[in-house]
Amino acid sequence: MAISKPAVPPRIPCQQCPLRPRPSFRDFTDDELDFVASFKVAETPAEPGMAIMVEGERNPSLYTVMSGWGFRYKILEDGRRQILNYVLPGDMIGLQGNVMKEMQHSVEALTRMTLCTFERERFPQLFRSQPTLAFDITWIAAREESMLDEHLLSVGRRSAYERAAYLLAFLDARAQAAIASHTELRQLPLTQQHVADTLGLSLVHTNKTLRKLMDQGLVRWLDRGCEIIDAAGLYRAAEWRPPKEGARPFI
Amino acid sequence: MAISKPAVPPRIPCQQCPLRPRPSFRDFTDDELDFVASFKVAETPAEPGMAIMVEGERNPSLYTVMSGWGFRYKILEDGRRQILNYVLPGDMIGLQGNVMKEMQHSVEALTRMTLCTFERERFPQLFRSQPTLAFDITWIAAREESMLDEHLLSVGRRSAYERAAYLLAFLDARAQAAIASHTELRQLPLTQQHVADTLGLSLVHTNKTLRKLMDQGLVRWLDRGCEIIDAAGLYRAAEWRPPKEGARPFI
DNA sequence: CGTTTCGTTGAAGTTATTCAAGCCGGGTGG
DNA sequence: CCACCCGGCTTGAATAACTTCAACGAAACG
Repeated sequence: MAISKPAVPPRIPCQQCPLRPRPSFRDFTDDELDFVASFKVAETPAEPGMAIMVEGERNPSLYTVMSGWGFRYKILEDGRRQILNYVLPGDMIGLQGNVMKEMQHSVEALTRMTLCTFERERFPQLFRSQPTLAFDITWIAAREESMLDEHLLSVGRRSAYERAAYLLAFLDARAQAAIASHTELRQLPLTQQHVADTLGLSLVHTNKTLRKLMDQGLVRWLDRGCEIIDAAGLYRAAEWRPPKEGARPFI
Repeated sequence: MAISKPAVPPRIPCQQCPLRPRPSFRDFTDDELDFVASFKVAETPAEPGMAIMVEGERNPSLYTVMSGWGFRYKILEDGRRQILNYVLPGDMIGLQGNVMKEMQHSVEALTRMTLCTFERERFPQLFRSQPTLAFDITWIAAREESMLDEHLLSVGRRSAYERAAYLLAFLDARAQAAIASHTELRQLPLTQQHVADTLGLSLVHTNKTLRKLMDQGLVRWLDRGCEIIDAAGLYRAAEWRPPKEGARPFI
């Protein structure tokens, strides 16, 4: 009698990836898709609050987010935490570990996530045999840098009110591009503590600042997240325009 | 009579690049060196205060710093400026422009600089024919990201005193690796305004904070820059350790 | 020898942090 | 069912950190 296997979650072949058809991602050739498919070794779920990657780790896995939200962060010895950026569907996690000796930041799941795991060992092969994918990796790294530049400007030079408006507008814009095909509810799955740790503010002050945004009718705070009511108003409050990116690659 | 040409600065062939022998840079194969040499089209000087790159620019040049200091920054409409990072010998400038449509930040020379200019059009060829160099480009982008992460942590979560100590320690460590073969004077060519715009603080508060570092005997302020007296003391004040990187690539 | 750039300082005012509660909804165990 | 607890949000008050304003000194420059 055949031994019944534990239920394996259905593994989606890259060729039928639900993300690819979305307008914000660039089309891949069959050859590229085949390589990516052969590069993928597993599909891993992650629960909210789970550590996906830990600072100091060596040879971490290389992932792409298929669904869900997460965030990258660093902490000082005494526990002060700075959230560096968020990861959304289509984003890579762990690229740094393939390039540096050890991870310089941690990653945690914000919602339930599904991650595509890739084979680290074949990473050099990607550079040898797939120059356009190699270029895409550079593209992805440059995009991350550009987001970090924007955050640094924000944390360094914007007022608390502008900063908060910027962050929510920025996340809304990313969510629109990466997730929402036809806009469902525009809501961001964060607590005010996450916002505080992203903006470099205390929780109390963050709360009072968000209240102002709510009083202006720009956002609403829900159970465990925030709903964007007036995205254009947020843009104005932050003196920010979302960069209009062309179709982006994702591995 | 022959028309006397303007003095052309001697152009250094990449094979005899004064930077390459330094211990912090990785060795290149002859093949790689030949490619880089053929990739280089000019050697450009830049004077202090000169704009090397401007936000919004399309198709900017691609450079590597051969000598001198510069910095990357962004400004808000009302003039508030945030310095994002500094560029030192061996660093690339303008990579973003080869990947995104337009530059998202500006770059300015801090001291007199010499820049090696590369041929943008051959950038795709680099990915096709030189996979290890392509990997190096990704390496460089990942290193920049890692520095930005560190800065964001600093600006978001460290106190003014820690931030200042961190910045000076960080720049000293980079200067040691990139410039000083046998430690000359460990001095950084910045004004207090630059420090303020990097830390996200006002000039006045920066001045008072730097004074504390001076009173502790950690640094000394000179004409138009700062001399590092006690690097280990700065590390301690910032709760920071310089990451020990292996030999790094540079194009 | 005036002008500009850079560093310095005191004082007043604003912004943000810390401390200390309290509220509300959901989940758990008695 | 209710009591309790816990995580997340909210609020007021005291304090600390940081900014702004205003001014001055000193070196560098043309």
